[in-house]
Amino acid sequence: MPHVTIADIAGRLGISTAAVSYALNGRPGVSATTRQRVLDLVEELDWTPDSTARSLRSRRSMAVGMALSRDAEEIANEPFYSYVQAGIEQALAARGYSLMISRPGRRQAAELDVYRSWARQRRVDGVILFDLLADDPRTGLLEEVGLPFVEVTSEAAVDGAPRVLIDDAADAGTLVSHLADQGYRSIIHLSGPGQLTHERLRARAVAAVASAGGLEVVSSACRYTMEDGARGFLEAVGRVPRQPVGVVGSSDLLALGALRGAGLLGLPVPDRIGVVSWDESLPCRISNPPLTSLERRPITMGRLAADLLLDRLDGRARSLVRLPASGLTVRASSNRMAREIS
Amino acid sequence: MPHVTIADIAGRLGISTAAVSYALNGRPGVSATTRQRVLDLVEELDWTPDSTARSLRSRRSMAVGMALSRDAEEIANEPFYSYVQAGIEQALAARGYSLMISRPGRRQAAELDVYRSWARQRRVDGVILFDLLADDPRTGLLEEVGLPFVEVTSEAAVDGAPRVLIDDAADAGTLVSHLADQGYRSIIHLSGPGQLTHERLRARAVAAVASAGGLEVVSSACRYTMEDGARGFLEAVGRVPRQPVGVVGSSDLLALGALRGAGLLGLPVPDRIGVVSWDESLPCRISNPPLTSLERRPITMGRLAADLLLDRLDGRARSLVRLPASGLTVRASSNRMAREIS
DNA sequence: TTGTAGGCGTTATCAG
DNA sequence: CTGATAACGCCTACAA
Repeated sequence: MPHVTIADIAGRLGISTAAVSYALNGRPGVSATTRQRVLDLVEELDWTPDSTARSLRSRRSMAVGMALSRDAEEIANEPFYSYVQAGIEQALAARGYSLMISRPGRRQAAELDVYRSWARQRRVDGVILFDLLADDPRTGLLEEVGLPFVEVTSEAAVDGAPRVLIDDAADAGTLVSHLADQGYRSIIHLSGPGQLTHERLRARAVAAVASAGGLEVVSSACRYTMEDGARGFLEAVGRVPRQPVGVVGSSDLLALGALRGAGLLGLPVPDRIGVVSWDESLPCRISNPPLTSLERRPITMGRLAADLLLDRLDGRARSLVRLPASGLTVRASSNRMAREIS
Repeated sequence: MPHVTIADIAGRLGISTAAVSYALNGRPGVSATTRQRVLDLVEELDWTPDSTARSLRSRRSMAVGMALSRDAEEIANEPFYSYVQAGIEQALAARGYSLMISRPGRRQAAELDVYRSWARQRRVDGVILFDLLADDPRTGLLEEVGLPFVEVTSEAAVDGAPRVLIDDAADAGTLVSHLADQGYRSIIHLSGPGQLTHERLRARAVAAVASAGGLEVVSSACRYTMEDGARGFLEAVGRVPRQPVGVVGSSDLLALGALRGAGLLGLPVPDRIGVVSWDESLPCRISNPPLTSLERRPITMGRLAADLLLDRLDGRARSLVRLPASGLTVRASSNRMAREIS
């Protein structure tokens, strides 16, 4: 008996497949005793609905897609995406959905092709978008091909797709205030690529908070690599007027780059240069000195995004879910006052 | 026109759906001109086969599953799995398959449930297994439920499932010889959990190579955490007779733990203690001192495993694919002779 | 309360 | 060489 079907069950019980289906789906139209007999036999034969048949019928694949469009190196070095994946999968599994992962690589067009193909083949019921760009071509495409999606973003658009809202402005405040408290008198912000909406927002927020606190700010847009972080730091450090200088790295790699840059110049950390990272990671914990980092909640982000998407697929529309602001783990890289670190 | 089907195409062309299907699948039974008309219209209407319908008919989901059963923390800190995923996805995409990821967490039973559910729902056509255990319950279950699988392992079984064979013995030789060349006179092997077949094999291989070279060996089985690596090192270092001591960490975290342990004891690295890591990672590159690491090819591993599985699904049986031995990146943590590092 | 009869979109069988 | 037609397994009007 390779695969049990409802026809088998109906046959054994001498009833119709419709009765079996009603019984299984808890619908009226079948007597309590029949229902129980069906359920018992299902249990005994260990029947599970065939997802392909069910999908064909219901027009639902019961799968959600996520395309990772950075290159393998970058994804592997950022625990962020791995945690997000864990959160998504956790939420999906709880509701019977599966997670489909694609890695189209850097090319924008390749990622769009993935969505097109998913939509036309009906392979996924919806997708989750990260790292939104200004005038992101993905949202338009997804609407065009009719693939529902949610965004994880720090841009609170009034209308548009449902979104998990990251409070990057509050996080910017946390980071800059900490640096100010530690006595740093200028701020360097090593931000990521400027096409990313959250990087623009972060840059604006860092600048706003810093100048509100009387600190001068120099910004430098970098690619997310340690090398570029070091380069950005070396460039920026010549342009800041007052030391000690606090550096905000928009990713752990950028913060590590700043650390390296400070080392090259022989500038002591945290005395003259303080460094904080927007992301937590193992490298942050083991670097020398260890890096003060934001505790974002990537697993929660993934979970919220997946739940939001599934709610939307179920017709329960929620347009926005707010992720609480991140905490801060203070480590030696910015602990200029040498307070005890608990 | 929400979704184009072959019925639409047949209707427009005034032919049967069978003719369309033949034309599309390149089968005989349709004239060249009809075929061309079909192909043209398919192009024009931008038709793609509906994967759910095709799956129902063909009994193939065109998806491959991978269950990550370590906990989120561990997966996120190991770039290894991320690279493997990239390799798998790359190979699958090239052949029209999708990758389904599940994260059942640590519990063995949960992972088995995932496979059971995948098999009964026909959600995936096969799965890829990593981190095999002695008497691994997964292989038996998968055979029982009829889900094809391939293993990525260093155990070269004569029969059994198709496998990608990792040459852990050769890699052990590379690591230990390097340490011997650098003048280390005893070896500590911080190995991973002993249920893992590859860890057993590594332990045997390290011991064999070391004693062949006249080096004494002390082994300590650890969980894959930095803390446990440090603990294992501290325990073992008291039991080795001769310094300088070379430490082989079976993962980057264990090697980092050894580094920390050496730091706690004030033992200079690489002078008295040399450390090498079985895995490459960003933490290895930025640790202090940077860690000598094996360059395994996780992307290639994933690619080979996926291709092997797909070949098996296509009936093209290959039982074994060998992954070439890894190279070694020498860094300061074991560079006792202070040769220039290029 | 139950059974019959489609249909979801594709592909394979089997007549013409 | 072509074209109905019947599955694949499930669900749901509708009829009995």
